[in-house]
Amino acid sequence: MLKEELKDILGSPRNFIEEELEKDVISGKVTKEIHTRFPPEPNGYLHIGHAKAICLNFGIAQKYKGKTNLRFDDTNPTTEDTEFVNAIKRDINWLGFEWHDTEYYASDYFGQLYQFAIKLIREGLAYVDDSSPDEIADMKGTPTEPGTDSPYRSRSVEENLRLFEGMKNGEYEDGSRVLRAKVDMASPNMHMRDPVIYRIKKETHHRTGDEWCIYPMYDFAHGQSDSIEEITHSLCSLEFRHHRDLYNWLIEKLEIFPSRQIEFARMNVAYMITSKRKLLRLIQEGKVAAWDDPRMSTISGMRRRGYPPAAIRTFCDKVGIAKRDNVIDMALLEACVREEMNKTAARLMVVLNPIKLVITNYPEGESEELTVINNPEDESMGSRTMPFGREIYIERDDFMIDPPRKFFRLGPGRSVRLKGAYIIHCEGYEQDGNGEITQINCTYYPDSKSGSDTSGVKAKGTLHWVKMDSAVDIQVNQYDRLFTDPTPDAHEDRDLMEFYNEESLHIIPAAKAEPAIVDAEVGVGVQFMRKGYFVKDPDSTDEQIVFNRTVTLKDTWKKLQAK
RNA sequence: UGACCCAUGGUGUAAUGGUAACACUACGGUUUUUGGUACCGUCAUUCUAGGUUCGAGUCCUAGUGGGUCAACCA
Repeated sequence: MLKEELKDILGSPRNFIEEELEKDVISGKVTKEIHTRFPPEPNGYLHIGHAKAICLNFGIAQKYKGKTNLRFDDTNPTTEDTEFVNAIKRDINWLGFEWHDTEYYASDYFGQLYQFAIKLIREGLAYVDDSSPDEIADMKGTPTEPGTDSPYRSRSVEENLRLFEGMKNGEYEDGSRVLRAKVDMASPNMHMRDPVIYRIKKETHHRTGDEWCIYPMYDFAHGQSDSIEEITHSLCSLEFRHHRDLYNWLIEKLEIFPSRQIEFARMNVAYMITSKRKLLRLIQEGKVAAWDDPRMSTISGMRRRGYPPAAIRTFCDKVGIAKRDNVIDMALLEACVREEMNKTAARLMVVLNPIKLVITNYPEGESEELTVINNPEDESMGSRTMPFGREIYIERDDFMIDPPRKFFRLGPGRSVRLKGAYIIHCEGYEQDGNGEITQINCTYYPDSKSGSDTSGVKAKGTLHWVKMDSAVDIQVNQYDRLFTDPTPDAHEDRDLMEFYNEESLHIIPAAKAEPAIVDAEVGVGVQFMRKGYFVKDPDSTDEQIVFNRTVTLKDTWKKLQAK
């Protein structure tokens, strides 16, 4: 049935997970529709690594016409909170995915999980252990030495049943007893040495309140939730490889739906960190403003930075899926962002570091409205008008007193095109006592107007500009990588913060923007011509417009200069 | 000094026993009213050593290197 439905898809280019999945379909091992899940723990914000897992799980389900559940793995009331549930849901939706049905919670299965535990006890496959955490750890042995049996390992089924019920009824203190699966204390796999599957925690859960005072451990919740939801393929990162033996053991002993766990290598991106604890440290030590600081690797941070969701999806797709350690070049992420924004971002002119330019032969007091195209890559985005007049701002970097041959911009005696306006010729400049250039003087060719140029004058360079008296002052936040080292948390002998990039944020208090800037919307990326892609920050007000730099444009001149 | 996983250009991923492909980066070049975009070109004897085979990046063995595992976290 399923095989028939998928016959057009099977055999198309695929990663190793899709390959395994297709084998399962073709062999008849999986007969229902493909069902994946994304299982975040609601104890923090989602980051770029989660984005990859989301794209993988939802992407595979889409490809094979299946479904993806969103399931909150909320089995530890100590750290979890509804605040995170809402943030996670918003981030997934923003990335462009919709989960099947309503969202699920592992905590919805506490009753069923309890019954699973009873079944295990009844079959002599689980026991209540009164040992202390330290004692249990000692008896585990080491990876090279087998463990030893707990003195409580041979308790009778009846006693175990009674004690476990007592645990549930709150008769014992936190940490005084646990329920352990009886597997194999000599297994080379540490996770099979009678893992703890239930512990006592007299704490209020974000959803079940005080209904329970025992909570299942990951190994007795995750896989079982997969089975309950009939997840066909449970995709997780490599470090869960050792849990798979237990995952399968429990499916067999509990006789539940045989979900299949497949592990892949988690993604590392150069100059980014994804550890929740370390991300939190950045906030606590004041290195960044919050979880959604545009420098953060969080999804909310990337949103505020202006990364389009489509670019993040493309990125995750291009990174691929495999099992080896990897460090992805940030340039790939930025290439995806530029590719997307080049197609979609409206162009605006903003002078970041302004210098006054006077067009001496342009009549004083006069002005005109010039029509400028919004996006050369997309005609349907139309055009706008820009005021032009005698006094304008240009970029300080676009003028040199004694420019080299290859400098295609302005200098004494040189000509350039003002984008969408006229060609101007530099006649001179003025300096103050410190040698600082205060003004550039030019003449313009009235017959060189953009679109109807009959001047015959050639200009190699084109500059962006803004008319002085109609310029809008905006704050521009220029962001750079957060760290100076590609793997800042991989140095055993060095602290992460030693690699903090002190220049990761540079604020320009008053850049000069063309009037159309006031129409920009939060979350809709624009291109500041010749400068980069930017997005309006949600903290903007009518009095103070703030833009965040998403990514610069590629700059081959800068490269040339460096040589 | 155990078990398990991994090893292909600078980076990431492909090649499913038949002579290394794609993307990003870098470097050259063409086009350009964004030094952007687009387009063209250049950059690898697949960790090492044996073996199987007419043929090995792919299969086998050993070695080397890297990673994971001993939370009442997930």
